[in-house]
Amino acid sequence: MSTAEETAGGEAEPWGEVTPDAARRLLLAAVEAFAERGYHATTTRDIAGRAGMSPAALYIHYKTKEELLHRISRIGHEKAVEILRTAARGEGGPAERLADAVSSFVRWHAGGRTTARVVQYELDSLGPDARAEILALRRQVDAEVRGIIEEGVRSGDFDVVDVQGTTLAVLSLCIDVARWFNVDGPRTPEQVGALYAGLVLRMVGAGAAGAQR
Amino acid sequence: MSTAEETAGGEAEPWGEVTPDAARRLLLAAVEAFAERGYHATTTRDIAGRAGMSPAALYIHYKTKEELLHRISRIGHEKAVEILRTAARGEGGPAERLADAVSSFVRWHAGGRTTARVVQYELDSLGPDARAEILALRRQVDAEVRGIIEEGVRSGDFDVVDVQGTTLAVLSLCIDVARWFNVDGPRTPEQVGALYAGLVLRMVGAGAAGAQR
DNA sequence: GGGTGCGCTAAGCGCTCGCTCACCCTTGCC
DNA sequence: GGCAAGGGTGAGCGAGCGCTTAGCGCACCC
Repeated sequence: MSTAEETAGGEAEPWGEVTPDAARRLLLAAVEAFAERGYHATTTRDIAGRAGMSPAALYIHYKTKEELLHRISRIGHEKAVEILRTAARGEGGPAERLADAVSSFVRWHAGGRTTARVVQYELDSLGPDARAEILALRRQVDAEVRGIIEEGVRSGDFDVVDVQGTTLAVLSLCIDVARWFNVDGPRTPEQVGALYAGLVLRMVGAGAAGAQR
Repeated sequence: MSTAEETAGGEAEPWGEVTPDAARRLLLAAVEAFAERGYHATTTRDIAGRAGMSPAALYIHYKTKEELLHRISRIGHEKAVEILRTAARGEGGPAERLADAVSSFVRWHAGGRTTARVVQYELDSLGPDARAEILALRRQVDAEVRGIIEEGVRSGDFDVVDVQGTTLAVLSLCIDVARWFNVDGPRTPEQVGALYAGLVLRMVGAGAAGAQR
């Protein structure tokens, strides 16, 4: 594992950059509420209440409820790109870097499940402009993973016929963790990350390196 | 491929069993609307409008908007269990049956994407009683796939350490197809089914049988 | 051919939504 | 102390929500 270790684990949220304090508390409350009930089922009164404020306070810091979702989605996607980019540019061969990328990406989806849920499943609730901006970030996510797989195929480490399809499947596997992962369940984010890294190495035909531990 | 072929492909919806005709039209309209915008963002006026009826007509056939979602979810989950059960009890060894199960399950999620989206992503919008009923069906889904993998491990066809975790990953991979599959995209449901069947065989260590075509 | 019941509609009830507005504290500068 | 500025509140607006009700048209039956 490389430097992605620190940036991906746990819930050391990236919300520190959001100021002022009241705006950050509102954003955090919105993340929780959106993750629990979904964007459309969440009321502005609920968000303000979780942040310990009156409903009107929300509109001092954000123009609309949608702006909250947009901000959350952009920060989350930027974090996702950063995690994968760090792993992709790490040391070691394609197999090590792919395993690193998958395990840190999975740890982020499992550990920061509330954030990841909003990021991955509420895209359709955004308006056209905001959605287009987020989709550009998603293409970066795809490109990082595809890059590692292409390199592995070129070097002979991987045996993959449909590179784009396999990239899609690998990302899909990681993303869906946000749907089913349960914090009170039997697995830690680290365990799921290790399991998935092994499974993905097998998917790309990385041979013995992909054996499950 | 076995008999699961016919039952899984295309959009030969199972809604034929819903009567009378007006109730079926309303259910179909609800599936479309829920899949497009989500349960909470869909209004009863929208559903009735798509079915060519006035808003009040909905309440002649269904007690509440939630009953519509409940009915859709139950019918969809029963179909999912049926697809996997048919594949699991088919002919051939564990590898053939697992490939069959994955490819038909994926084809159902891709081809019937509107239905599958509602079934897989709107579970949290149900009330406690309805959710409990649906969760029981999900345990059956899990059990069918786990059964095939366990058998493959016993017979030596598969090499899997964490059977439950791998089962979860396989199902997760299939289910997430409903999130990203695009009818206007470059792949047909059959192509995705075949690709995924190969990837899954690799995940369970089924050796040469899992090579991609 | 008049009565009956069913599928459906027009109108609207009570409620909650996203959001606004007039006003109030606290802080800091002169 | 006077006062501007900005973060915050209580009350409430217009709109749209899920759902109800009174009544209408029409196929069917004796």
